[in-house]
Amino acid sequence: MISTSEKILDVAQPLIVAGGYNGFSYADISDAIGIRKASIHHHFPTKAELVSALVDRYRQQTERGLKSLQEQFASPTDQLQAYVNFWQACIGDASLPFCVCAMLAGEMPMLPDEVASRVRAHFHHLAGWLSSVLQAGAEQHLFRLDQRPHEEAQMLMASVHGAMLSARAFADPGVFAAIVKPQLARLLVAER
Amino acid sequence: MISTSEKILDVAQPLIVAGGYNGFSYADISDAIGIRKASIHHHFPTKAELVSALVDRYRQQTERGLKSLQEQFASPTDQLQAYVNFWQACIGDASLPFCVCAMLAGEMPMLPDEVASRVRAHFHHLAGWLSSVLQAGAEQHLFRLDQRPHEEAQMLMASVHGAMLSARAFADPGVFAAIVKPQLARLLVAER
DNA sequence: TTTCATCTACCTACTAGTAGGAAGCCAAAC
DNA sequence: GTTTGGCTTCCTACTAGTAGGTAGATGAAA
Repeated sequence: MISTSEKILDVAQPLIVAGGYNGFSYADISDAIGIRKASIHHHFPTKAELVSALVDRYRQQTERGLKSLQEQFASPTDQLQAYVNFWQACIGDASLPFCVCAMLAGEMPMLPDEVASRVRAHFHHLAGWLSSVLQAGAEQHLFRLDQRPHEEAQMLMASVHGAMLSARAFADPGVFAAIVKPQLARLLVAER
Repeated sequence: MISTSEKILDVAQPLIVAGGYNGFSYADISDAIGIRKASIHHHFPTKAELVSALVDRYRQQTERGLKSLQEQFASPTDQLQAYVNFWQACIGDASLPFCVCAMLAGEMPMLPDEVASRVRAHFHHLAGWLSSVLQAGAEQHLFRLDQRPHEEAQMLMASVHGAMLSARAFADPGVFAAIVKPQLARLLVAER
């Protein structure tokens, strides 16, 4: 039995992914789950609170996802590969064709502060995870890093987000892989 | 004497850069330039037409900018550097802290078709320009390309857009350079 | 005298958000 | 064991404000 507030967030997420903060309304959610607008306000009094809760949940999901990925794959190489594969699959089957926080990051200047700070937190967290994986890989001589792990992590993250954008712009999921895969390959020692 | 329609686009551009397609209204423009809403409709009957015109103008400006950049700098190395420096300066002084089309690309699923196709055209054009510069550089043995020029161009473009996103998310213009400069350096033969 | 740019005045549809009430549930009080 | 009272959830009905867009008049310029 899934709670109504969860259902609301489940419906809101793809709407945000498609159109950003201003790209959906309480009425959209209302229509989608067959509940009155006012009832949504009962669960999330303001839109800022709704999106804040959504971003919080998204970050928790990401945290769990990255952790389970680290348990599933021992090698930093495989971990990175799995991370990229996840997004490739999402974009390919259109299930989650864009990162919620990447979407919102574009709208930072007009986001409510409480939302903006959470988006920033997600970026920090993701960059931190990538950095730690890159560092571990470098120590095991699996990766050759031209920059410090933190900078390489930023570069990789930007590539992934930029690739999502290009895949959207060209309406071609294949563009994502074409951009990210070589970017990953260049880190691997064996490839040189 | 600058025309009213130009003034409208001048005002609309930073609004779109800040908040995307749904992030501004006719009333915002009206307030900014001291003209009634209805007068804006005289110049641009619908919002889709306004934004289409804006993207058309933006692409023309970009086209001119890239051409003059090619005339100013003989070497592909310097051309690429100048392109990146342009954005670094824009983001640094907050004059144009985001590419209009990168912003709109994130909103592709909900853009009117006439706008979406123009955004796609800009991406094609920019990728084409980068590709031709990279190819010229490779032929002059200035660049060492791991992929074909077209793929390297896509990678570089994604890095630039992703770096813009990160600079926004972290509210730190320095992040842009930290991401893009090493990405550029890795292409240079001398650096290896 | 037509065309252009702008105006006032208006429209309908939608925005986020509020007030107040009805139904169901659950636990404590009688 | 039933009643009471509070809590949750959802509802109808509403608000003030904003969205994009239109009709028609005015005045100036070509």
